[in-house]
Amino acid sequence: MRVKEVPDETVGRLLAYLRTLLCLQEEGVESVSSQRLGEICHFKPSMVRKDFSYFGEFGRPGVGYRVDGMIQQLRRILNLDKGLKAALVGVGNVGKALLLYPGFKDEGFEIVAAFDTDPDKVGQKINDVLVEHIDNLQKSIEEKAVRLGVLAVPVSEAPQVAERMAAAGLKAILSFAPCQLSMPKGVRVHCVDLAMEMARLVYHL
Amino acid sequence: MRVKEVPDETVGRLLAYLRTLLCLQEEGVESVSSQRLGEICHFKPSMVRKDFSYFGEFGRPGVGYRVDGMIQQLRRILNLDKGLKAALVGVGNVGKALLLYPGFKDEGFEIVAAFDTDPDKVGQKINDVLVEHIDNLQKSIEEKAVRLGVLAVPVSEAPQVAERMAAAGLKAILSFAPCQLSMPKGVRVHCVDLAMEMARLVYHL
DNA sequence: ATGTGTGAAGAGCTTCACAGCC
DNA sequence: GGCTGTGAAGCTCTTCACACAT
Repeated sequence: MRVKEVPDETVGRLLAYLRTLLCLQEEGVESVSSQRLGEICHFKPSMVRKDFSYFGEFGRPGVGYRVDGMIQQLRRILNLDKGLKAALVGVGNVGKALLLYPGFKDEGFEIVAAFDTDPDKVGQKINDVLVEHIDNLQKSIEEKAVRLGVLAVPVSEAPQVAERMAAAGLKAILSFAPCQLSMPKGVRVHCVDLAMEMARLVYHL
Repeated sequence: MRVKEVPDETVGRLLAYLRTLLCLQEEGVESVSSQRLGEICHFKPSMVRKDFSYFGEFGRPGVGYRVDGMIQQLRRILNLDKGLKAALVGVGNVGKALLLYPGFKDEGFEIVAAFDTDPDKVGQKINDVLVEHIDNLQKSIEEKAVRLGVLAVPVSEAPQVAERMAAAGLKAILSFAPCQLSMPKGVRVHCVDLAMEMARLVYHL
């Protein structure tokens, strides 16, 4: 199913739909209409239908969308059905929290490797993941065929570390360092700045 | 300066500009053009000028924007010049990471109170903040005049806890629980779902 | 010459409204 | 009756282009 023009915002909403559908599944609901799904996620029904329509025809007129089937479709569309492996660099407070965060497995990720430079941390095991020295980065991610990276080091080190991650072959990096990172072509970066999220909230009084 | 129609996206970009300007300030740069600022943030120059123009005329033709002055203006626009106080509920891994996160102070926030129900945690001091029992929530935030909340408890407890936070008088809540929260009118919620941010990245291969 | 501020044009996203199906 | 899928309308955000300021 080749896609032409899917708005970026649609991707964000698909994730919201997925989360909601998983909730409904647990409650034993078998079908939802675009109306109901939109109500829960605070989107208009027409928005829900349009979002889905970019990828195919999943609904049944008069009935709605089957919860189980839609979950499967969304997982496929979002590449969440492949059990993607991620490597974490920086085992500070944020890094530790991520290693212990239960939400990743639920959505189809797994952090399979962790790296730091601090000798006190290297060799530790957190949540079954061994912390390795960052010099092992390239070798280790090649062995484990990891393509996804999570960057959780202080800002001062972030640009160099990010470069190493890209050089090691990671194709996408989720960064918690509040700064711009320049990456070679073909490597995608998404930055989550906690202070910025807070500030966004504050703007609206 | 009353604002008519400022796109939501503009607010996000203002935060990016601020971060970049702080960087430039440290390097000793005194002025930037919309061109240069846009380059660094990966926005078009016209976008930068339009964003600023919603709030006033801050630039000097032929010269650009004064870094110091623009930082001050952005802080004012974004309500980051008031030293806003925040209360954290949920001192798990994410909560601890937030208490120890240095980025907040830099952007004008401070977590001044923390709450949990776990007797092992209540009474602890983390980064000079005393962890109190959640039953103290209302009293404590009234005393300290806190209006901003951070929710970092497991999903299963999030809806009830959020309700208590709203009832206690918090006006805005930053939630790390990956679920919808229904709030009374006048209370704003912004949800940061770490797994979702990861998934957004994955969508683009 | 360099660079801002802004109305107008352009692009992209959302909503509507209705044909068609269960 | 209820609900989906979708072209077209409506709307919002972005980019352009140029008058004007230094």
